[in-house]
Amino acid sequence: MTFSITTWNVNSIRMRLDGLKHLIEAENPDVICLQETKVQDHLFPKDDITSMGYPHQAISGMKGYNGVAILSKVPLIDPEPLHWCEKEDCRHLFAGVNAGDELGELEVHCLYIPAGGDIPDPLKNPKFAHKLAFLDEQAHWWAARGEQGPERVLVGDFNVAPLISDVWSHARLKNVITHTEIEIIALAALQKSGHWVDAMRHLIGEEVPAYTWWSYRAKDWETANKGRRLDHMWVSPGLKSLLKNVSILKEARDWAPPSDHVPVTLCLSQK
DNA sequence: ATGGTAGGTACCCTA
Repeated sequence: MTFSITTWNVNSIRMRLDGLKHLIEAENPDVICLQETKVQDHLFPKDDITSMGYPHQAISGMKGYNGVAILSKVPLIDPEPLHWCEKEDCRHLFAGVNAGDELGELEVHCLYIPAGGDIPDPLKNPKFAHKLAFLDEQAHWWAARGEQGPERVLVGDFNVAPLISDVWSHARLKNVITHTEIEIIALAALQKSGHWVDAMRHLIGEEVPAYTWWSYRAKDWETANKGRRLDHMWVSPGLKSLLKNVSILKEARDWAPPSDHVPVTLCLSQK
């Protein structure tokens, strides 16, 4: 018995309904976490997604920007949006889900961390300051929350590529937002605060290049392969021994029309 | 060093 969960930054759910169908055909996950849905809740395409086999939907959206959603084959328990840095910007949603008799109830968190703009200096760039404050606030929240409660999964577009193997060129990107030292340190503090295990790296290994995002601006994204691992799947320590497989659906980058992020699917199992 | 593309929105923002 396995439980599988996908994370995908769709860059507009309304532009990605065909892609969502392809994802479901390819991976058939139990739960799907979406970021950058870019739609208000009353316009969310819930009927289309119900007919794809995901009638249980928790959504937290706004007009034009951001937006997160959790889609599930099985009921979602007490879904709750969270807001950070005194903004109402729809970047975090969590819900309980029954992952089967063996795994029991899991708490699934879908997260979209701010991108942070272009200038890698929080004093000159308020978007980067917001990103760092967001990471810091999250870290304090998880630390205060402690270890009680069910096992947890934290997935989404974290907009940070912490390892050398997470970027196409460490030298070229070390001063580029997503791979600067200050945000890598802030992400590490967040990881430590919740005792999170990086499930992708646990399964893939630390050294193997692994990317989940390729810019729209590259002419031939696959040949240039200037990718970054911006999307992450973290689990609480009790789930570490159940990590079975991770799949980065690279082919999704060629679906028409593509998101610049590809879906990542994690499988958990007792055996 | 620069500009390249995509999406939503409303003539510009964010990524």
